[in-house]
Amino acid sequence: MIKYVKEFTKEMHRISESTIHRLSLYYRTLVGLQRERHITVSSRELAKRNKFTPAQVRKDLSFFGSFGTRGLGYPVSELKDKIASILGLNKTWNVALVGVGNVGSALVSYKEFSRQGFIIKKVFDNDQRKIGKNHKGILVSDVRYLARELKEDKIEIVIIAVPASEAQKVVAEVVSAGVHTILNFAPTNLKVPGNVVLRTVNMAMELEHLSFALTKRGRIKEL
Amino acid sequence: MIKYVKEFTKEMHRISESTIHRLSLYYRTLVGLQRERHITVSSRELAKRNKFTPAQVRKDLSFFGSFGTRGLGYPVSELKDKIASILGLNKTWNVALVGVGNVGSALVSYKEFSRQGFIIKKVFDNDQRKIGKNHKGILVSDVRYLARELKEDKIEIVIIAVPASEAQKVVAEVVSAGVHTILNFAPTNLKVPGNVVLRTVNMAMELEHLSFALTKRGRIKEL
DNA sequence: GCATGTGAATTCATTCACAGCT
DNA sequence: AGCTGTGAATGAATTCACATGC
Repeated sequence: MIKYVKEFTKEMHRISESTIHRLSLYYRTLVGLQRERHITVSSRELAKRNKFTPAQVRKDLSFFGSFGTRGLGYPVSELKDKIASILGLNKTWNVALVGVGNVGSALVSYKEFSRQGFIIKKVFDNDQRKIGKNHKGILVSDVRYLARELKEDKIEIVIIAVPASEAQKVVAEVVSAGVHTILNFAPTNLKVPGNVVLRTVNMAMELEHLSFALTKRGRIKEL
Repeated sequence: MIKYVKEFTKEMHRISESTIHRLSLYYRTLVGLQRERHITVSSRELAKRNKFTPAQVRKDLSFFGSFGTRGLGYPVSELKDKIASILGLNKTWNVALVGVGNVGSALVSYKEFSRQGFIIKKVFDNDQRKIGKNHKGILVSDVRYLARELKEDKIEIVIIAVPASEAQKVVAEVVSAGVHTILNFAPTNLKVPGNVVLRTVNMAMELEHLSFALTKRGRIKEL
């Protein structure tokens, strides 16, 4: 049913962050639709469930190919698979986690990761009391051997969940091991070489958005 | 030293998400600069530390007032306070957390929250084994009394960290208690009334960005 | 008739460039 | 001289609107 798929060209560079973000959301919605036994879905429905516009949905998808049928909509299952393949979810990724504190522990047992092919192969810490022990079913390795083991295990993505003060050191090791894809949970601005892709998640910043919204609301009421 | 502060008008509606996001980042940078004993900072320096342009920094700040001195830059301490007040970080917020699983537990002990005035007053769960017990220094309440207790404790922000299947039910309770600001960690699209501000954090989605970047890189190399 | 796919039009965000102040 | 603050210019993202195909 899918008409064609655009070749991946240099244009891929031009796909915006927000398009990728929305593709992730469409993916989730499609998983839900499939569970609800929908066979097809219109851009209108896909938009409604995510509070976007139908045109936005169609435009986003059109960057990657022509997946729908005029008059009918998009085939749920095929579109889901297609987006999975665009996002690289149709394979598994070797992930390592550095830091088994509060956040790290939560991430180890976060089901969504494995469900989407992100396999946490190895966990590192610098705490002697944790090293060599099992932590939620996974052996904790010594962070001193980080670089060596990242290479050995062909790790592709590293998640950093150490205190802010330690994070930059970990980056140096990770980069030296040739891993250039990092997800950072430490609340600090990390410096990375140009060829390294870094994303930082700061949960406090999410609350700050809400706090801004609350503050603004208060102020507007005062008018 | 700060020249003037713009009145908060209906224009506040027009401040974009990304400006708020960057204000959060400036705030962190200013905290760092203060620790490094900087008295003033230029838009150039503020930009460099966050990989933005100086013009972007100045434009962002100009939406809220005129905080700098021509020829000199911005006073670090005052600008920090000013941004704190814009983001609503100059007061404390009463926060409740629903769900003390992996993610919930991590959030309870996440230091950055309290440091920025987000006080977790109460924690809820539906697991009888947890209810009534201390969990990292905080008593776990029964989620059955959620709405009542949110009101009693004047909770302003609710963090949802329950399984996806339970999240929508929690939203209903939260909304019925008159709380209209929610941070959701459940990996699902929640529906909320128009007057409720909802932000969803999905850690798997962050990994998907990286997976896309890796996939794209592979494809581009193939050309 | 219905819904996609996409250029054109529009809206929104960023950057430029310079007047104005210290 | 140095750096802000901001309209004007540019660039990016979104939405419109309609031709196209089922």
